[in-house]
Amino acid sequence: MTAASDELHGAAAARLGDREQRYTTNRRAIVAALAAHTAPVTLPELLRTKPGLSQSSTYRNLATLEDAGVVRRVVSSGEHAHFELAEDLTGHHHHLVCVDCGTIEDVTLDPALERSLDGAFAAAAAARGFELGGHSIDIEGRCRACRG
Amino acid sequence: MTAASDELHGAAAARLGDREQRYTTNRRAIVAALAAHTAPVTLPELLRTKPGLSQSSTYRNLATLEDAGVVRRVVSSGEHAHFELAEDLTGHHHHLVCVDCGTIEDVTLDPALERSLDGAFAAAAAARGFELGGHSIDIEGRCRACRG
DNA sequence: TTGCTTGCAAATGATTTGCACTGCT
DNA sequence: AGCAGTGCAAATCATTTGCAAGCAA
Repeated sequence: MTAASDELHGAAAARLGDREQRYTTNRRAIVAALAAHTAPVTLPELLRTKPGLSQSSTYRNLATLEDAGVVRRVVSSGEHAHFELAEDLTGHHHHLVCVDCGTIEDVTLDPALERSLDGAFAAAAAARGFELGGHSIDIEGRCRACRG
Repeated sequence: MTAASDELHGAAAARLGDREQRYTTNRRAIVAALAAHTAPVTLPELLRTKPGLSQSSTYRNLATLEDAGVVRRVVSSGEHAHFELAEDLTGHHHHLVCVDCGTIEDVTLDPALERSLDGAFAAAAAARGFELGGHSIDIEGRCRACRG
């Protein structure tokens, strides 16, 4: 196990601990599987990656981890939800989504551009009485495989 | 009926006609209801707005209209999908989403900023072998009502 | 007549939950 | 002992689909 993964598991354990919840073997396996991917993962993919996990408990653990701020649920147009580690554990990024097959890849934008966006978003939110939170960008396209 | 709405219904009829489908009363009612809102609408809201529409037919009509490029399905974290008119009928915009109640409002960004984004997205897509399509941005926050 | 539409009822399928059991602490 | 976590099976619920009847070209 690398230092980076020590840090990740430590953070996950701490966030669960704050809520009187345990960092069990199954939860650790889920976090490890999410960390091993560079893109959001569906539940079936997760179960395939870590055989032995039960479907219902994995759904429950993902919900628990989401509540604790370790995992983020990514909604997509496909049939399954996708899951990834929370942004503050992996860094701010966005998604490149294939409109044909639903594949998702992570993308990072130039920090200067992100700053411009934050400014524009703050203005838009303020104008409507919203308290600004984060933002997420989906870039839509067709992946190499689907372009044929 | 205004000139703008004539144009809208004409475009909808044309796109359905291209696919050998009819612009029926029900479909016209759906399009009119979507046009009457400035934000994406859920199916229950649609049925409330236009009593008499049946649930299954409305789902089917929304799918038909989506295929024809008249309607766009907006996925959200809530329990219902949201629907809005296709972008080329209403203009390019993004969404301000309340993380507590799921309310969505439309937002437009400065055209210069959109151009910067397009450039960055084109580069990101090209680097990964994607053919670039559109993009959608969700600005997350808490609406006035949920801030209490 | 031909075939798109419609509405009802029934099916589908991802996600959630009830419950009894296991295992930390 | 006490309570969080687990897995199985059953329930939930938005959305989809089969089917028979209605309607437009």
